[in-house]
Amino acid sequence: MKLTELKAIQLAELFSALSDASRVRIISLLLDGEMGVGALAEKLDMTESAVSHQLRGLRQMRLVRARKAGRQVFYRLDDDHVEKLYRMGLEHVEHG
Amino acid sequence: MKLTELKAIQLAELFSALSDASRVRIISLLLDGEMGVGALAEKLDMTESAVSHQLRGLRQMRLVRARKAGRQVFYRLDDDHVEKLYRMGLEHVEHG
DNA sequence: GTAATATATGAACACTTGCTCAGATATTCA
DNA sequence: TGAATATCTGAGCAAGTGTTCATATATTAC
Repeated sequence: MKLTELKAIQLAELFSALSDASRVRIISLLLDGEMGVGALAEKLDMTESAVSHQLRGLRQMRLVRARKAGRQVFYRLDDDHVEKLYRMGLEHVEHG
Repeated sequence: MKLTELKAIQLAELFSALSDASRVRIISLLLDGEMGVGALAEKLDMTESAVSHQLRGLRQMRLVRARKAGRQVFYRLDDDHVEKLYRMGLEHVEHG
């Protein structure tokens, strides 16, 4: 079936959201449940600012969802599509 | 489960290969069967050089496979993982 | 109110990416 | 052989990306 230019761009944008090792590692951590920005930053050994910047991109692409609790913001995967995409990619990498 | 830094990079590289509208459109065309570089270039309204550059990246990521026939080179999707990734991405974009 | 904590944001800069252009390589045909 | 065709490749450059740093916002505790 034919792919419109708009859909092609949207698809590319979606995959772009997963096209960076930092973001992939964020997704990987969130597979185990929600996490705050600071905890993510510590696990990833990145500054909170860098993590926050990346989370923004993931949020805009609807890959993660934020929940505010006091002054903390907990992030989790938006839906199961994300996990499926991640796992399928991993299969390909691990040579499926 | 824990994701090594190497795997994170490999995953990011895989998704990077799909993170451009031109490449997504190439994949989309190849869903219907193999195609030569010239035919792809015409359908995509891109120069053959630009298409060839992109195919190189897709080849290196093992998303497409080349078959040489005379002076033509026919490309096709490497395996069904590629189509699955594409379709899953499309589902997400079309709001699944 | 002020101070401390958690996150978000904008600017700046090094690095990467995708294109064009020119030219190289490979194959077919006369 | 030489010309034509199909694809590939390297250099160059404009545009995009991910980080750091400084600062802003929001919430809690005092």
